[in-house]
Amino acid sequence: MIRKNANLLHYITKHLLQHSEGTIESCQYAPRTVVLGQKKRVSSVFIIKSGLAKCYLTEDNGVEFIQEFFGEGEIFGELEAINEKLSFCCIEAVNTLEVYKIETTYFKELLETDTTFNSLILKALANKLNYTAVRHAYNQSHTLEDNVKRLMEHYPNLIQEIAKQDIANYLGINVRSLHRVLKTIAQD
Amino acid sequence: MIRKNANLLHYITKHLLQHSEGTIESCQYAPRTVVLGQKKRVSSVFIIKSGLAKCYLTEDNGVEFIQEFFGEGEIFGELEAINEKLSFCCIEAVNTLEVYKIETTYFKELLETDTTFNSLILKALANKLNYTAVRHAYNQSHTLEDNVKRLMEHYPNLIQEIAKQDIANYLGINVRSLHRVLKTIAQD
DNA sequence: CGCGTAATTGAAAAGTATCAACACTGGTGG
DNA sequence: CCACCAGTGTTGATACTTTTCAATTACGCG
Repeated sequence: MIRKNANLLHYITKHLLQHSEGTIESCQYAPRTVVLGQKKRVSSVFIIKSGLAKCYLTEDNGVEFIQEFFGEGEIFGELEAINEKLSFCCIEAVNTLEVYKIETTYFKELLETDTTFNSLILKALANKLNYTAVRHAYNQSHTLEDNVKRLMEHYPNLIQEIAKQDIANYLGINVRSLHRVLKTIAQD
Repeated sequence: MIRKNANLLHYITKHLLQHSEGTIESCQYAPRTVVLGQKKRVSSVFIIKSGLAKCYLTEDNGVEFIQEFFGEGEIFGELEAINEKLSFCCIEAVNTLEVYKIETTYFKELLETDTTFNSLILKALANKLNYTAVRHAYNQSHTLEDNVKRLMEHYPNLIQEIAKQDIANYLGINVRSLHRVLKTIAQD
């Protein structure tokens, strides 16, 4: 549920920052700030230094579907840079968010010249794909109760950190349903 | 629903095949053959030359969740090669399937030495991620009827090609429910 | 304190799954 | 040629799950 990428963060801080004179900028966002909007042109790739962000899509019927929560080292804006498309999801700071901001052009240059970086990005993409595939398969094949239980086991203090509405949007269910299940789980 | 990748297929046939002496093998599979099993060690990466394959995960409770249908130019086994993990999904031929088979070691070598190939794979991964994110968001936020309608519009002759059970597994629903919806759609 | 947002809960309505029965199809073997 | 079988498709009835709607309550903050 909360994705991280220690290797990538490590590489940025230990290697790239020293050799990139001003091309990698450090930014901070207040909670609830929209860092990246949906269907916008993306001019930078971001890597999270600290904090938590939610990545979500708003559907035409207004429903908000949370793709993932991003933690330290997680990257976003990279898909748009690679495919040269408009952003398809929205990134919003959950709490105070610190990021490294890399110009899209420089990001693509790095991909071509820095083999270590290239490999890290390849692995990050492969890993995201693997993860989302498994998550959605699990979600669709199991009962709501199983899904919620699993989440609680992995992230015991999730309820304190993330709003119920967001958890529901992540699971693709109604808040009312989430409450009912939480209650039945608590009774056991 | 049926993913394709013309650029990748083109590059394989026009460029790679000429310079790879025997390292890229051509294979054929009969319908229903399992090309890649779940939780297996993967020693090759595959790219579809012709035919249709289904990519699915079997959950612990026996439910089968179809991730995607792969058509011409689509690649599989690449995630496992990049991340050096066991396969997390199963690939099965739907009809007669012809593929190019690339040794994992050669695939990784290509990634490092052939920048065009590297870029094609990066784009393929980015594209898959984008696609699956949008698909699952749509699926979870819309009614069953909307989902089925959308599928029928995109692939009018889907029902002739793919078994009802598979379509249901793809949508993450029951076959009975699929039938009910198909009937109500037909009445309009 | 008062406001706005989030959390909680009940009751009714809508949507889905489960179970079970039956039709249709393309082999297979006597 | 026909009976049989396995697999797939189709449908009704019922039970179960989830959403919708609506009403309160709790909480953080200026």
